[in-house]
Amino acid sequence: MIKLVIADDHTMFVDGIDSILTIENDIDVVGRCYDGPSTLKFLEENEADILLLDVNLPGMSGIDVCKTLKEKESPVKIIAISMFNEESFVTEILNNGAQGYILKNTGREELLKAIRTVEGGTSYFSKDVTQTIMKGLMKQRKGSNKSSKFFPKVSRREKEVLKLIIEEFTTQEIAEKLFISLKTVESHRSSLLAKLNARNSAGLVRIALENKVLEN
Amino acid sequence: MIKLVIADDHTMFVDGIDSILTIENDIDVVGRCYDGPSTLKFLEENEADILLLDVNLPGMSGIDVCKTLKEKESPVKIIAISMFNEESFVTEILNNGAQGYILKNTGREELLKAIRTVEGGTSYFSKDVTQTIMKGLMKQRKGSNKSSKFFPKVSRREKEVLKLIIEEFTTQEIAEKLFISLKTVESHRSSLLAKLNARNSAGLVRIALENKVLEN
DNA sequence: TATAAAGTAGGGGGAAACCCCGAAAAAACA
DNA sequence: TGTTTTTTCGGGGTTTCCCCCTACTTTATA
Repeated sequence: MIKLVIADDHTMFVDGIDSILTIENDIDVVGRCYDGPSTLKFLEENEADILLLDVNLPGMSGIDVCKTLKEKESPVKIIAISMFNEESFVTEILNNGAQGYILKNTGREELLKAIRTVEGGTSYFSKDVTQTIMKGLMKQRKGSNKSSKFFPKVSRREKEVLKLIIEEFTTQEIAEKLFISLKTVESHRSSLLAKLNARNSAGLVRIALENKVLEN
Repeated sequence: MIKLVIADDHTMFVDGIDSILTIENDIDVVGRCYDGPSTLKFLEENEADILLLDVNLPGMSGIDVCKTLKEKESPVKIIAISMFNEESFVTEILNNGAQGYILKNTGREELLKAIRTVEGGTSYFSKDVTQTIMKGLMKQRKGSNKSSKFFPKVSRREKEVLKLIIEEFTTQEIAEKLFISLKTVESHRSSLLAKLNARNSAGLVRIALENKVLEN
């Protein structure tokens, strides 16, 4: 018998899943939680095999719940559920110990398959999710498929300038903020334009945001 | 016997509702639809009393579905379902002939109550939704004190210009592309700066991308 | 149909951005 | 240590952007 806990802030959704699963003979829904903290509390006080965990829980997110459970070395296996096939969500929750990730637009059959697969010790992902993960991995490998846009490294100072450009400061203002000359800032600007292959500051901002240059 | 149709793009959700409702003796789930057009088609070819309609259907939104059904004088009673207690959603779909509006975080009991109430000819709204509607009405009386929260609307032409700015085209180039004068483009530029509350094109790009102005 | 909003366009001006050139410390790296 | 990269800064120039103003036409909307 698989002891299962559902954690999702949408009661109707929880009831729906509950209704789907209680028909199954090998699955027992032992808990229903509607937010992060109560999920943690429940799992401390009760045994469970599988946690169906909504990624986008309000307050304490599903990712935080996942992290906390792993820190406590909880034996529960986690299947993340989400509305969104968002790369950031997928990678983050998988890095925090979730065994599966399924979308809310997957059907009853796939849900059951996911639960039994994860219970058996294997990871399970929706097809769409697998593609998303692959896409993310491709990106990390320095755009091997992207021909024209190889990405040169942006220096520390250039990042500082870039950040302020994105925040709408003028060259003069940036110079004052960083206690350097206007000319120096202009120099960094043109380096940025060259490195990011942009024509103007609009492009600088777009490329920086699209490629998350300021992160890391 | 209440003949009910569910329209939601999230299969798991549809299955859940289905599972909840088929236990009830007086409710018969006669249709399951996963997008707008197929919902309309189904209702043309089949009889139904109640339509549980997701507001945020992809492609053709629930609001459009509602509008179309009312134009065709379909006798089906519509209960809107949504993740969000968003005033704009609520008022718009109610103005288009929905009899009820419930949130996905309401439980099984309330769902059943909503269905039976609406079937009986009375409107039904979740408590939270009622509050939202009231709040909206209050706002209308006071008039325009909505400044920071709601996004100013960007016109069709402004969006075209904005798109080209983000693509790094200069004002001159944009004028040539759109077959309009340089001065006209400048005019749109300054409208954009004012509307999006930006200081320069860098800010324009950032705000546009962060708020997904060009989507929709 | 009146009013509002959007789209069009111009004149003129100042500020900012962008581009060319060069160059010298400072820091990082091998 | 020597080499490379980064960071710093200048002169002088063109282009683009941003701002003020006005004003007419077209298109929604009340």
